[in-house]
Amino acid sequence: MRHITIKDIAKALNVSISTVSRAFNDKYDIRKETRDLIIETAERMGYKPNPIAQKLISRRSYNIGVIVPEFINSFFPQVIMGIQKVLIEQKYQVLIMSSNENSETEKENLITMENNMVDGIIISLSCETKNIDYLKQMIDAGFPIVMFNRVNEDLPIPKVVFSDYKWSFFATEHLIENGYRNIIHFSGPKNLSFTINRAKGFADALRKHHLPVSGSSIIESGLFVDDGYRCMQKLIDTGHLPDAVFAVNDPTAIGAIKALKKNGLRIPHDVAVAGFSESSLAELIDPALTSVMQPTFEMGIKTAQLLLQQIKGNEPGRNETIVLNGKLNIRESSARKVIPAV
Amino acid sequence: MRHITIKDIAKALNVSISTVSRAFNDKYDIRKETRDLIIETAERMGYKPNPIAQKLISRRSYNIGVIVPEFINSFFPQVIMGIQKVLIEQKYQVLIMSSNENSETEKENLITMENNMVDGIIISLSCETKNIDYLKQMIDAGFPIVMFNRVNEDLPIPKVVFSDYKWSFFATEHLIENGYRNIIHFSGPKNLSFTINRAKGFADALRKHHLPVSGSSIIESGLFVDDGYRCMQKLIDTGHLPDAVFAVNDPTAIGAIKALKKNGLRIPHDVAVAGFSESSLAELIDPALTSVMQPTFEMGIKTAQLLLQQIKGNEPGRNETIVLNGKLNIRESSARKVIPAV
DNA sequence: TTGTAGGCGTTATCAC
DNA sequence: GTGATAACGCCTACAA
Repeated sequence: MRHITIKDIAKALNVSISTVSRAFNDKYDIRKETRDLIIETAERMGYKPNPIAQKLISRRSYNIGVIVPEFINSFFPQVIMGIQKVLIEQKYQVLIMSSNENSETEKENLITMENNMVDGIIISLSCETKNIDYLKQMIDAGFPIVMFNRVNEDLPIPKVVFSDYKWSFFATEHLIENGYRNIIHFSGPKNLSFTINRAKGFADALRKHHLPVSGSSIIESGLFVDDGYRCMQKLIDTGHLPDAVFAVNDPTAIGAIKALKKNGLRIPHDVAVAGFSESSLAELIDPALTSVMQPTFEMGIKTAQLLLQQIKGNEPGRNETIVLNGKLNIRESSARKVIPAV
Repeated sequence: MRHITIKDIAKALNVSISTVSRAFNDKYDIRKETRDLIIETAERMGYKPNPIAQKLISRRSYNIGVIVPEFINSFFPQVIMGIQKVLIEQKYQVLIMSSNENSETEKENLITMENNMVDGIIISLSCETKNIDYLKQMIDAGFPIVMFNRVNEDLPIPKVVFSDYKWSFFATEHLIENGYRNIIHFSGPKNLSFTINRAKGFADALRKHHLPVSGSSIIESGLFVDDGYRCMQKLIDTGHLPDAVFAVNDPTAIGAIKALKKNGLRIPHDVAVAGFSESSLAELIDPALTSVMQPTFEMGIKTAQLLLQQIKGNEPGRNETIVLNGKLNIRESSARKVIPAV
């Protein structure tokens, strides 16, 4: 006999299996002595409840699906750790999948999760999510879903996001205050809400300081190192060198830095750079990158809590959005501009 | 009625549930027409088999546990992607946990996995694993476990490792061939096999080229950025500057680079640096880091396959070790030494 | 307070 | 070829 069951305990103690079962679910009447006896012998016999049987009878899988666009950079792994902390404590099992920034894979992930009968899903959209019909369908069917970070504001579900506008504004203002005037924003794909918010924060900061916001102030680059590299290189090639770049995220900022260095330009002397999202890279690259830090772990915690609330039925406004605050880590890449003596 | 079951289909078609069940498990006799009819209506009704019921009756959880020391750096996430590729295809669910390089947490992870009745475990040891009694116990009990990368060779289970000795040898030889003579190895914690193998490869390469291997040639630093930084700083402070450092992994190498830069030393001009493990950082930092690349994704695939073999009972030598090959990515940090003109 | 019996959704072993 | 029926391990009315 591989695993021992309540049946074994019942036999060993000459009681019925229901009595044994009751001993573990203390919502039932049971004599204290028998209960203690059962618990004790169960422990001695090395009994562990079979979660699968429990799941079957509770008609809940106690599985939660988590879909992230990637987990190679440190951001999503950190959020996942927060998510797991909450869910594992509550006896949930977490099924983590990566969409690899691919809309098709994302849909496949959703289907895999349905097949595994997850009780709910946490998702951060892939950057190419244009077609979100499948997700919409699930939402309409009332399936518990929470989004975080890579969010689409049109979907009527709870969201956990970062105060993108605010910190984009502050980061831009920081560049301005450090003497930079001709600042360009490398922006992300338009279908993600944070792209819009960060761009808006950027533009508003310029306006506040009476700096011109032209069509060329914001360049839709993308989210990856290559994107930042490519766009920076193009600016260099076309002679439209700004004196600072504020990038939608760290990989893009790092790409920009690579291009600048490659072309013999100094950072921040020739061009300052600031990023967003505080990857573990920020401190390691040279020069160290100024970046907005998001509370990743906390984001995971909040997201998981929101999902549990929804699953447990206390739907607190199916459209609640939690906005998390962060801070700006100022480093060398945005050091005060040295105005050349005339 | 939330999810529809074979019972529903049976009722709808006026057949017995066993017939419906048979239609899906084609190892049984069933008339082709009835089968087709059942499959078709099942599809129309949106039937999906309940994996939990299947698990219960098959007495298998179809859960596999994966324990890694961390997933903040890109190495483990990439391996995990390989693992998932194999397992998800085979209908397994993957339970990923991080030990956070902590021996206690590692044990807790193992217990959580047992409670979730995983069919097998894939583990890469935390760096502080001194006490591996619990793991040993499980192995002795015949529980299917496979280790990868962070391996302890004393444990009689299948392992998937990298050709550490060989590539450590080659990387060291590369430094020698590029003109470096006074080379120091930053080594990892002794309880991990790769630490030993990489150190041995390093020492043997020196010997082959008739370079002295002294007690101070190998410094037990650790595995993290801070470790590399600290050890490099100490060498600088004590005036024992080598002309090259070969680090046990990339984070340590990057730590060394940080320390060198901080002290105004040039890389590779003053001190060359090479790493191991090819993190995504290698190309991004400045100067780009020479590093041994391991086939992470493939490592995941092989590991998962080995575990499945073991689970399915074809135990091919409980102690098989698969050794994967890699390559050396040569970058600026180890560029040929410029011998100063006399 | 405890035991009996039925059911969660499958699969598998019998008969028919 | 098909249909009862008994499991799998657990929970929970209901009866005792």
